[in-house]
Amino acid sequence: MTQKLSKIQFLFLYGLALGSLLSLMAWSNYRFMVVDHATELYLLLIAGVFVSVGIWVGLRWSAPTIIEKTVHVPVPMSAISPEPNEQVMARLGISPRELAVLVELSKGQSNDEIAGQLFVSTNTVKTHLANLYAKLDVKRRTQAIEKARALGLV
Amino acid sequence: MTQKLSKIQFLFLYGLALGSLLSLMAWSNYRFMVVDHATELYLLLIAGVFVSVGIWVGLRWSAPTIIEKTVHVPVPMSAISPEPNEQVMARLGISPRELAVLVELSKGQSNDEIAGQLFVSTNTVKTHLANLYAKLDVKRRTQAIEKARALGLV
DNA sequence: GCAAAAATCACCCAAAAGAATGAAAGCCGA
DNA sequence: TCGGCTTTCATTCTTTTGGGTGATTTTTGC
Repeated sequence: MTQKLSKIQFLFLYGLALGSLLSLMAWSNYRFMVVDHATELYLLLIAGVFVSVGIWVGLRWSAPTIIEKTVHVPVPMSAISPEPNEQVMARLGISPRELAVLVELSKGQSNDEIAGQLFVSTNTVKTHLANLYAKLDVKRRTQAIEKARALGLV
Repeated sequence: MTQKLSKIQFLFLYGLALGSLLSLMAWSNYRFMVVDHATELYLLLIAGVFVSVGIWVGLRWSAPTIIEKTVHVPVPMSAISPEPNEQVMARLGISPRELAVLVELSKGQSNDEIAGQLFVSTNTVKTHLANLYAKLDVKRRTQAIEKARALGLV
């Protein structure tokens, strides 16, 4: 994906393109008086576009459905983190979004996959990661995973 | 979801409305060759319905985010008896040298650092890693770390 | 309402990691 | 001793990560 368009530009072009394209389509039909089943196909296409947009919007701007699942894990007594998650986050200044990235990260996801999961661009993921590396005082993603585990963050 | 619309959200809906309005106007003109505002509004409504359906479908079919609430049950070390290391190694065909690389890997070491630790070249490390990825059935080093942990290899 | 923090995105460049292939040396059991 | 396995290393090429910088947008807390 070429990442040259800003969000505003994208939105403007989106509205413009959708409108003009479909207008052109209808105009050409009017011009040549084509009367056939193409109309139904157009309607189907339009419906498809709207449904797709709806799906995207729904996923993008809705809070995810959360299913809580309690897992009992036997661990050696020595390995129990003495500090609650939120305390660690506060102490290190890790934001919720950064934590989300960290969680996906420690699942072994690539930057692109994390971006897809969280509905942000790859660049944003990289920014979050860079900030995380600084806050966790590490240099690589693998070290970040290690540290996050050690701190009980994931 | 009764939050106040943010600027971006507003702009997006603006683009959506503009595009659909234009296209539907063109469409209705083609279809009926008349100017009929009631029809346009009606069609706009249909577009809205399609978008809503899309949103519904998106939310309905999206995989729910599963939050695992981990409860650590403290137990003495002796009570934990996973599959012995060597058994897992034999089952997956992991050689001793590969395991050594895997161990260093999960400490967050880079290829160069692992090479230094094990007194081999970086190329050798990369070969071991490639073999490990195949045997562990993963694609990235981060996933390899995950898998190794899950298997109790490290 | 406004300032601060958080979140988002872009672009460039450099470094690291990974994929594919070929190859050589040593060990070990049949 | 022969074939298979392990270990070692190289080369080329592509993809992924990471560093640094600057900017806008969005949320949040007072």
